[in-house]
Amino acid sequence: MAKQPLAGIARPLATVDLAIFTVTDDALRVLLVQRPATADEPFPGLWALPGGFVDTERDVDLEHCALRKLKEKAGIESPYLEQLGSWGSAKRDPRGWSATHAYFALVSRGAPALKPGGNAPDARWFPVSGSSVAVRLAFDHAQILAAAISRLRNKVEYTSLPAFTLPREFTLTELQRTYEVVLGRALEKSAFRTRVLAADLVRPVGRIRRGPNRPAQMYRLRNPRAPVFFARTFSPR
Amino acid sequence: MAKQPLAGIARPLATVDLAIFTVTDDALRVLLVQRPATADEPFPGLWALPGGFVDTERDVDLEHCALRKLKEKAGIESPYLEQLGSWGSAKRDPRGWSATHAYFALVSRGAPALKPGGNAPDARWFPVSGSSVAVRLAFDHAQILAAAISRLRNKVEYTSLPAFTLPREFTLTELQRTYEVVLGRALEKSAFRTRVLAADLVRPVGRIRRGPNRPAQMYRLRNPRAPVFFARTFSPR
DNA sequence: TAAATAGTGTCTCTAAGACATTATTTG
DNA sequence: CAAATAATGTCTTAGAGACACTATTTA
Repeated sequence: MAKQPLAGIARPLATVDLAIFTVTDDALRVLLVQRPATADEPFPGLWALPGGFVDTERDVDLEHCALRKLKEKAGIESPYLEQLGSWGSAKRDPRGWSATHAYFALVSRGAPALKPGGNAPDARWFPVSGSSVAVRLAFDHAQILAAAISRLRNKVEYTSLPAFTLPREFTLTELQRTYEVVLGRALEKSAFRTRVLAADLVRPVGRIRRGPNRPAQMYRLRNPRAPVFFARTFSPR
Repeated sequence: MAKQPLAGIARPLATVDLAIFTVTDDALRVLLVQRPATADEPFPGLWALPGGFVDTERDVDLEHCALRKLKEKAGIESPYLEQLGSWGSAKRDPRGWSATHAYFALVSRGAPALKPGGNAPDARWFPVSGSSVAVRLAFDHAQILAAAISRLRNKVEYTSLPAFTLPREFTLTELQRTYEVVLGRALEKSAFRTRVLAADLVRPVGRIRRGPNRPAQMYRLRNPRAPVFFARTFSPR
């Protein structure tokens, strides 16, 4: 390159953070990691969204960086991943002007247990209540988490997102229960089934789930990659 | 602070870019600026989304930066503004690893004419066709613009976003026309009016628009700040 | 009066909501 | 048989689509 026209440009710190959700035991949960307790780190000991600095040597792009952190911090390989947005300001990190690129992931509860090894010595699933969790979060992560929860609740009204928190095979009752947990309200069974089947969201698999009652048909997602969009929300609120 | 734990962290360049839309003359248009033709700048002479580097001295946060650029480059004061997302990679800027925070704005066609002065010697409204414009764009701006158009078209199906491109007072026919331009398809008049009035989106103002035909009632947005969300999309596609 | 656009009414159809009913298993 | 959950059916209602019709101005 000719000269160095960017010498005077101050560059903010750049990070990627992840809001990783799942549904277990009738609760929406988010994965948090505990920050190191050493005093030279900001917010020592506080819980935070998993994430970290963009590595300009290893990461070809932001999504790549998000996938890398998902794997490193949570041992998760192929989730539903979408970008949530970015937050940047002079004040959010005591080390200086910083901007974080936030991602939003949904993982199956049957997914690999957390590897407590590696960079995340302590990672835990926290139940979501309202638009936050019960612990105080580092940085502006409470705000980012609130935005992630809001995005999730909104999209659940008209997409198949909750299906991504289920194992590969599931019953319609389980799917409905997952929707209800995320939405925080009951849905009408018959309307739910009609909608799901009409949208061609799932396809029945030969197997049957047995129990002390009438057995249930098991289903798989017709397209395990892309979400389905409905033309209406669940209830006209 | 104790020491300098971030000395080894390479920081990407940070920019903010804007996709500013309006509707004029029955066309959806986006504001583009021409890059300087000097050879030491990347993509000399090409058209690009207005934007530029985050100024860590002046910008307290990203939204502030976006509003500043909106004012500097387009002379626009109070538009509808939402974040679109961020794009970052090693390759998008020849000057090195860079990340841009993209915003999405809707402005009134009656809004202040473009100030060709200042930082944007040449700024022009380009009609959108399909998911792009007729000229080649700098950086990865074609991709960002496509995402912005897609977001707009999607949201128009179930929100009041098009209303933000109208002057303060407008008729229902004008509002419908704006929807049709953005969506690229005709809407049914009676259903459109029922929906808009049922959603309490607008409130009639005393005035009447006259012409060589039956005069039309004029309306204003009930809340000129926040968009309204409908429970259904316009047509079940 | 015709032309032009504003605004309303009617009829049908789709899908959601409420709720009852039937179906199929185990113990 | 009862208990339990799966799955379907019926009736009502809200709102979109299609399309015809009425209303109010100017020229």
